[in-house]
Amino acid sequence: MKESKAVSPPIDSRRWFVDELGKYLARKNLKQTKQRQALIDVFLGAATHVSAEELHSAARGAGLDVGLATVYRTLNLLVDAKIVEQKQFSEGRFVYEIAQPGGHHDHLICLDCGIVIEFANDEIERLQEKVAAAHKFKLTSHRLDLFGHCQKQNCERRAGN
Amino acid sequence: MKESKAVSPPIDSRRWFVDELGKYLARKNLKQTKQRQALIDVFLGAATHVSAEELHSAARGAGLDVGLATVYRTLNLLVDAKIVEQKQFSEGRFVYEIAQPGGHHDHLICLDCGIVIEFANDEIERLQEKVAAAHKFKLTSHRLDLFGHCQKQNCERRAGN
DNA sequence: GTGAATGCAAACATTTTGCAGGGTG
DNA sequence: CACCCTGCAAAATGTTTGCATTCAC
Repeated sequence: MKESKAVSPPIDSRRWFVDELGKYLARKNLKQTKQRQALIDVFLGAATHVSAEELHSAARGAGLDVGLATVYRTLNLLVDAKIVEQKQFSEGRFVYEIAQPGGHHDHLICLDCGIVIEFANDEIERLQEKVAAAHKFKLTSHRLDLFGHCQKQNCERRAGN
Repeated sequence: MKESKAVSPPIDSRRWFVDELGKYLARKNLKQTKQRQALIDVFLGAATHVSAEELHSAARGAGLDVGLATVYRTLNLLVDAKIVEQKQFSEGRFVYEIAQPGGHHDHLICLDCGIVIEFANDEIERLQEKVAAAHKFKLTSHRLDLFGHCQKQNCERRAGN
């Protein structure tokens, strides 16, 4: 149910996603199964950030009889394959998002309604590299989450988040 | 066991900590108990980032017979009082750090040895505000964690992390 | 047919909560 | 002496794992 914007939406990333997964499965001698295919379809059709539980009920709702364990196993597989990223905005549970072929982005999260806006800022990234270099670190990844309150009129209404 | 540096260490923050806690307890009509006092002493003497479990065994090791539930309750109280901050570097468990009276800082984490270096960068903070403003967000907090590999010779040895 | 994948339930790890008894202001 | 705090054990939560069965290649 959550919206997301400000970074190019994954319109043509479906092909990329399926290709990468195929390559990964082949490389690891793993198999293409009905459940994996279906979960991927559900995932691609779902919101930008989904939890395992949400993916599970979405799949069930779509008529697929899949176990929660399989959802977790599939998500972990996709993370291993580096085509999905595991995030944690609200404490206590992971959400997953489809990795963007090229770019990295960070998140701006509304504490009231839970909306997650993605953004990218090269200048910040550059400064991060500078900080890392100053401490003799080789940077491999980072996480930048900004928390605050959005100014939407319909905000705060969604108390569920 | 983890080291930490690059931001002024909490040398004189003990007074501040105790004062703030006293004020908070008074304001909320809460009580000063042996366990709270002792836990605070252990915390102040411990590493910069401790988990509830670590604090618990440290307390036990120091001869205090305290329950894990009380450790959690006390930590949550300190977080509510805003004199301790809850963080999450490695997934699955929280670590707690004593809030710095004045300043905020971010973290640089070595994926091999687990060392956490604290740093502050005003320029990055400023850019974050700019990003938030561009999306009409009122920023309340943020989280910036840089992950990478430190270049210490004794790194990677500590496989426990 | 071999090995991988699935579903279920049980196991796990971390944090929270209910309750009876003890302590603080 | 009212109310908070504690310890313990049980519950709650989110994720992983063991096992027997089914399925893909």
